[in-house]
Amino acid sequence: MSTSVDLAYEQVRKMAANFEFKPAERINETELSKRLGASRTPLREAMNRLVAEGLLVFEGGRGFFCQSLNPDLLVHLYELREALETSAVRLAVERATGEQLQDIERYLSNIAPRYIDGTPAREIVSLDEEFHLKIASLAGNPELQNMIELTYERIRYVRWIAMRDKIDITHAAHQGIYEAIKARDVDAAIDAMREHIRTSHEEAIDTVEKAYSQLYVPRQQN
Amino acid sequence: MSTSVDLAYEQVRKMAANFEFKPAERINETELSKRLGASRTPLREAMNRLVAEGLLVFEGGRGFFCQSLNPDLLVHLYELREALETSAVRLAVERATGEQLQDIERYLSNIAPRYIDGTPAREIVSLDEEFHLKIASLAGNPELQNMIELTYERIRYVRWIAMRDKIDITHAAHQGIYEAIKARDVDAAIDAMREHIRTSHEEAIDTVEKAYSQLYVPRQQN
DNA sequence: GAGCACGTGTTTGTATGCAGAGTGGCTTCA
DNA sequence: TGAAGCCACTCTGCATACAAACACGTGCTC
Repeated sequence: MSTSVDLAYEQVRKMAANFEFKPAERINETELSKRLGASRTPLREAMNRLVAEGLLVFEGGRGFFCQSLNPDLLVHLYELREALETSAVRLAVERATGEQLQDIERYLSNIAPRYIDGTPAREIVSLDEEFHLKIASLAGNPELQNMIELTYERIRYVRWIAMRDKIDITHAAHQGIYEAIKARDVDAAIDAMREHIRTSHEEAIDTVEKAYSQLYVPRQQN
Repeated sequence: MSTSVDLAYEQVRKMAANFEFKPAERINETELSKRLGASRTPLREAMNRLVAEGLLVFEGGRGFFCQSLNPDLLVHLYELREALETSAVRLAVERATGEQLQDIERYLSNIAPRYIDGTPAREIVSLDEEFHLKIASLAGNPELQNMIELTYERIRYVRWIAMRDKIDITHAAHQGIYEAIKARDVDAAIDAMREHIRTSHEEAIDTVEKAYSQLYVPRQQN
């Protein structure tokens, strides 16, 4: 069964992850509830879940805001991602079945043709996420997987901007991670994953810092 | 400013973390709202946050339930804890200032006398958490710290039961972790933290498995 | 001209009411 | 006697209403 709360949750979550709110923008509950075709009660319940997940911020007496991504937060989220994903890859090496590995291999060769210039950044990011979530699922730990997914949603919009010209490099990195897991080489797999995330991290930081200095400085609350 | 939602959130969070709901028990909103002196609307908003944090479970059409801790979930949460805390300790080695380290040292010697037989398990668990959160705060990453705290809350009740006779061992392990951080030895610090968590993990699993086989099997929903 | 006070319109915070789904017990029938 | 269906009661899901807090613009004062 899908309730009004679930529906609102999914929609607002998508809106937040797809950056349809301006950073640090106050979200008008009445207007949004009208747009979603529900009343404020279920909408607020949904938004409270998103606060706990870090996609929105709540300020008593003022309402809900889009969480703005400053460089510090981005560093923290990438560190979190590294913590979670290196552990996931460690567990994946231990637990992945041959069948699961074959599935990954098929997936990688299926999507290889998409990794060419001209593919939109959003699609590349989405493919990248898909690969990482597949690896995460090999770890056999739904809690870990869930946190990884959440962290992705919080950095996704930066990656849309950052993911340029890096297309073939990403694909090569994924291949490397996969090979290491297949070889059951824990250290190599962890190193490959860490290196891959750090590269992505640096690009993202670059992007945000450029955005901060050149374009637009979101207003900080608190 | 502290709203009704915040108040309800804090109280229900405490109740959940302190195991005042039976595992997998349905929570009666009307009754609980009366008990907390608020109406159902803010209570439901608070409970939705706790769902996102994993302390409660929501089932459409039936309401909110206390999340029950089965052995699988416990394994997953301990793996998560290991992922988060080994990374935290890595960052702590890099970033901790001398002043912060002195603070930890003072803390450790201040609480040393409490680590004796006869101290209630709940207090020992609380001291243990406090130490780990202090280490986590040295990492200088609020997102990481927040996830560590959340993970603690979800396993706390098992630790109350599991934490017996292990009192001096815990204290020794903490000393070891601290020494390694102070010596800026990343590998030693990570190993010490990992070993410490795994010991705790095994005890917790033991406890839950015993509880499952002997005492009480919470009803699984789903 | 700058800053403060006031008032109005807007938005949030929470209580409440009602419809409908869920639950459990009772009856009835095989 | 056991199981299935029905009925009544309870509880959730959501909309709405109202009060209180906030934001902003205007006018007054220094």
